[in-house]
Amino acid sequence: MTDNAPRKTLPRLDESLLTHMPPFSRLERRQIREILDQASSRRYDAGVAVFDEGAPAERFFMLLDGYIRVVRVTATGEQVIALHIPAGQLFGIARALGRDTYPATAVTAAESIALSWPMRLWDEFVRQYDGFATETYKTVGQRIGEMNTRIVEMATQQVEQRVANALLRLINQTGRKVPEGIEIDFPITRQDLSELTGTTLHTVSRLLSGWEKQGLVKSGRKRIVVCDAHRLVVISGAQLP
DNA sequence: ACATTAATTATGT
DNA sequence: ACATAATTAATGT
Repeated sequence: MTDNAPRKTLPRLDESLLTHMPPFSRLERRQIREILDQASSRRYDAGVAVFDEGAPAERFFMLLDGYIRVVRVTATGEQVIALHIPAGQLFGIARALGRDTYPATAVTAAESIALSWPMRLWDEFVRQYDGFATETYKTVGQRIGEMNTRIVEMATQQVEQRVANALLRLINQTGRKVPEGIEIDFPITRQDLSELTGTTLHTVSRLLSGWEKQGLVKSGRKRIVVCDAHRLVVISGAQLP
């Protein structure tokens, strides 16, 4: 149930929105102005699809606030979470991958705000904005790298190490400091974690309960705090040569 | 070593 | 009060 209601840009977007985002950080003020004038801004509730896998890639997006979950669905209907995207990154950039349809579904993991532009502007951006191409390909490379290591993990490690690794990545990318440790900055269920690690929510629940008793993590409904990242690293099977 | 099934309890609107 | 999340035990491959 995607909401496709047409959305006009109500307030003038402030230039400071983009000046510190890597793909735009090298640009002049007037260039940022140009870019913003062509953008639409939109707010999304948590858990809604921004676009769907296989749909024609009509727009590309910059996440201003919130988190995006990149999700694929298998032939049997099970969801697989590929990765999470934090604010400040581009997404839905099918064009950068030489595609004209979106390769995966993008779901908001929390309430989010994103700018978007028609995909026809992609080549123009790449051509005339200094640093845009290099910066975006850098993040594309990082994402491919992450998925790559996850594939290796799936094939080599067992479940306990995989969820440990998933947790470590999550607190690295989207961690927020709280008194008890580092909390994952968006609501995340055991189901979500299981879809990230290729296991069941039951196994994840058991693992988290066990770790909680050892004071390693602290978790509640839809929230997980990592207290001792060190011991998690040990469990994750950090390569000792 | 892990999934599946099922039954039970907790938690948020 | 109701739906959604989480836990826990038992059984299966």
